[in-house]
Amino acid sequence: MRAKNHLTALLQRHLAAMNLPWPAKAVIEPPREKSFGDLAANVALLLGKEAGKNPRELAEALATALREDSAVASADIAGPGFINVTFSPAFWQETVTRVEENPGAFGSSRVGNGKSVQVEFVSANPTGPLHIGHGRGAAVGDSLARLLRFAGYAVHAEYYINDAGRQMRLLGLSVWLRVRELDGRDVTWPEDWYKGEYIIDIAREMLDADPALASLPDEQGIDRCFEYAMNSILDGIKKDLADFRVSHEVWFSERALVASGAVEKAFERLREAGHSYEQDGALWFRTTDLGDDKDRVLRKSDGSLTYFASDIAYHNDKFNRGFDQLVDIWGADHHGYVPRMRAAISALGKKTDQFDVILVQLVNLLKGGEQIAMSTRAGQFETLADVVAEVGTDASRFMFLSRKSDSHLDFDLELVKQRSLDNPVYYVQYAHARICAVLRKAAERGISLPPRSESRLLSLLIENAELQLMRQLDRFEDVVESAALNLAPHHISHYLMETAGELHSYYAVHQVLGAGNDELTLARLSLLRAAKAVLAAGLDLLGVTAPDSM
RNA sequence: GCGCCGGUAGCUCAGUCGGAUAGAGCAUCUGCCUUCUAAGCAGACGGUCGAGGGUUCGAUUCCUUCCCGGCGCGCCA
Repeated sequence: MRAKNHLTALLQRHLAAMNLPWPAKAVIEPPREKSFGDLAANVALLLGKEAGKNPRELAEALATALREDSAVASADIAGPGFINVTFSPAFWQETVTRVEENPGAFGSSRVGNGKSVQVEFVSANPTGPLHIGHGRGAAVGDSLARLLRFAGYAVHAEYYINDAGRQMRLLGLSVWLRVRELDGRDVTWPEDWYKGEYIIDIAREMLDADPALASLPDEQGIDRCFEYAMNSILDGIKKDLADFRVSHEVWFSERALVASGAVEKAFERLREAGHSYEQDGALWFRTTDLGDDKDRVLRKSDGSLTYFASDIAYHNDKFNRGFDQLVDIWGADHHGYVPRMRAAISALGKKTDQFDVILVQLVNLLKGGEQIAMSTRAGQFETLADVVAEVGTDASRFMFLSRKSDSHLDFDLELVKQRSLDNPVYYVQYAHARICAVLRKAAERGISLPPRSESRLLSLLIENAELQLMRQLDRFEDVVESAALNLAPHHISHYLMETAGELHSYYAVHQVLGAGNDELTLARLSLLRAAKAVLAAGLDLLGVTAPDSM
């Protein structure tokens, strides 16, 4: 990042001195491929036509100017429009110093500029325990929240509880029927009901507490069961999420929202803006005017609300609470819902770019290559809690966050359990643990490492592997920023893999404690400490622990 | 039928607001532990970036037409 900023500033200055505009296209980044060796940075400028100059002459002139900068070690023309730039070792060594200035905050950014963002995720109906698919959404949402905070946004994480709809009544009914069944009565099962074992558990719990329960009239019984079951399941969800290191600031109840009259208020807004109309006894929202492919019902002809209706009110409420930006994380099977929600956002008078949806693809749960089916209603699924118990929070989270969210993910329990590179979380954690081991040994030998390193010592870090590692650490800020702007936490896991790779390469070739020179040992310890800080910060963004030993 | 998301090495996937010779891990093969953690390192092998056409100095990336896979198209949530 510093490298990038430094180069950008240099180029801007030189171009201005030559009375030329900043080019329409400028790429300044470390070369992506290792095949380009240890180049520090790569500059591609598309100058020429618009500048009215001979591109080659211009590149030559810029390269010459760049060479005059004290931080630049070399600047060479590497093809049409390309200048390869390497920085001096001293330039990279300062990266260590910059990490030391504030180890926990290195890499954090102010791009967010304090903008308030609400991230809504998981929001699973409390009709059953969370399964593995919810786990992916939870990991993505929680990590995104951490990432955005780190990038300077004011983030608010929220869980929307759909406790008002038909599914919830069905839950109450399912428990109620189980209660009656357990009490030895004849029961007729409806078509759609929750068949999971957990329903029986809840029913038994209720019956144990109140043996007279089963003789209540249906209406009352269902209400009691619904209330109890929902709270019980919600408690379970909260516990599962806590174990998965996921936190929400607010658990927002749909029922409370509806009771507050917010839905009617939202309707009024739509009506005033001319977006709604009555037809066939129902209230419609003309979403087709706003990019949807058909109009949507808000209030059904039987007088009840659609899910969409309260969702509009909910999003309206979010904006009313003052958030500048909303990010919703949904299962990819809800993608058809996006256009109508966008329509609602603009009908509420907001810009559609104030609303982002991250679609999280389904998780293919496998065990040794064989697929495991999941269905809440049929009662057969692998719960998040089971998976976490089996493979651990770290491994699961890293797996979920190692792929971009809109692509399918094979989650093989056997593979994730393995401590191999099929499961890269260990590769990264191992790098951290290795550094800790060296730092520990150093302390045992009485070596004391001052909190700030002198540049005189750092100047001893001139090995290629050292410069590459420092360059990699320098990139962290840039990665955080682009991951935040693209709402893509998986960039962090890839960055961590690369960083761990650089560390392992360095570690294998160069001795730290056995460097044979006390000053060199100190300098290398400083570098390792900086790398440790970056690894720990990156892992924390993923919600994965950074162990001191493994 | 319409729409959304995918198709990149044998496998699992990065990279995609146009940039150099398309990367990583796994698998296979070859080396490396008397030295700070071998859960590691170094190297080899492996590609018509689904297919065709277009846009331009340049396309895995943008446009277009197909093919394949997943999902969605309720007065369900």
